Amino acid sequence: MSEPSRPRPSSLTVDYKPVFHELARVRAILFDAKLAPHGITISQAWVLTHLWQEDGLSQSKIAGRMDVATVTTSKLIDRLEDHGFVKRQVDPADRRSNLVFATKEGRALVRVLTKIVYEVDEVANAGIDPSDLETTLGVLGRMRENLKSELARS
Amino acid sequence: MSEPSRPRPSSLTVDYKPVFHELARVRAILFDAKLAPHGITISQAWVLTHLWQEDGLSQSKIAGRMDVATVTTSKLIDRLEDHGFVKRQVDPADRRSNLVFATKEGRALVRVLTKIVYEVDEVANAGIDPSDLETTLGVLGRMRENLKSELARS
DNA sequence: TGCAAATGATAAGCAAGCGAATTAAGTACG
DNA sequence: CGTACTTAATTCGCTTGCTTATCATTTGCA
Repeated sequence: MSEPSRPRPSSLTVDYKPVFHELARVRAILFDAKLAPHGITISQAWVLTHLWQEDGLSQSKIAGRMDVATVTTSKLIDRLEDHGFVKRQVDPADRRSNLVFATKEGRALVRVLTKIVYEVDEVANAGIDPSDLETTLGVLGRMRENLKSELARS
Repeated sequence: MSEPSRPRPSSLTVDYKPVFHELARVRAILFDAKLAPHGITISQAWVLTHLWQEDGLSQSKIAGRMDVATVTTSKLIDRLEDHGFVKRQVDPADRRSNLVFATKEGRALVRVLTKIVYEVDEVANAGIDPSDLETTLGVLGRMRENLKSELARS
């Protein structure tokens, strides 16, 4: 059990450390360092990208697109609003709901984010064969779907 | 710039969502659900695996192996100790330092964790070609090293 | 119509990260 | 020897995530 003759590849195969977790953490640290001068964090920035795709989304629609609990977006939007990157507006058609609009400053940050994503990826992808990279991104997408279906099942 | 004729593969290639981040989050949710009956979280459990490899590590050595800040391990060990999975003991050779030892209960949990890692991986890896999986794990390891060197540089 | 159930947002409280500041203990050097 | 620096751990305060509970509104159905 501890030394199978031919171990299935698993997330432990790398070096008995949580690669997925560590990778996400290291990426977040780098992103936040690069975004700090702009007064925003990476999670807040992702909210802006959704508004860039479709402005005036409700908070719960944003939560749905980010696959995060509505309470999480609530606080993200608080901070974005504090810094003037978005504005809440009560939905006239449903007064429980807030529509969220990116301000001009908020929209400008999306361009910054895109640039930073490429910067970070450039560092991360150094020395990696492009076709292996493509394979990897496909695999990661599939894993995410596999795990999300499992969660939905319970 | 926004529509290059042949975009470099990047973390945005998947679907303009933070795959690395989402994958880590979804995995953590599944792990924590499976570990909850044992009274432990996935981050706490990783501490135990390091003690399993070498018992009696100091808190800062644990932090070093986990690549997290010492303050993080401090709190993880608080909770592990509260639940009786580890014991702190002042280092007789350096009274600033705490040596951390896994209890019998703590050691037992490492076996549980290993089983759960395989369970989660089985879900995550469904329908993925084994050789693609191997490629992916190699790529992720390389990315992690690339990013960690970048962080060390600053 | 009227009341129950569902939905959108928030509040409170917890875990896991971080950085900065603090305290205690070791180390090194003039 | 003593002062200055380093190191180990903790405390404080922050962000992001979660769950659970609450409040207001809307919807659905008898």
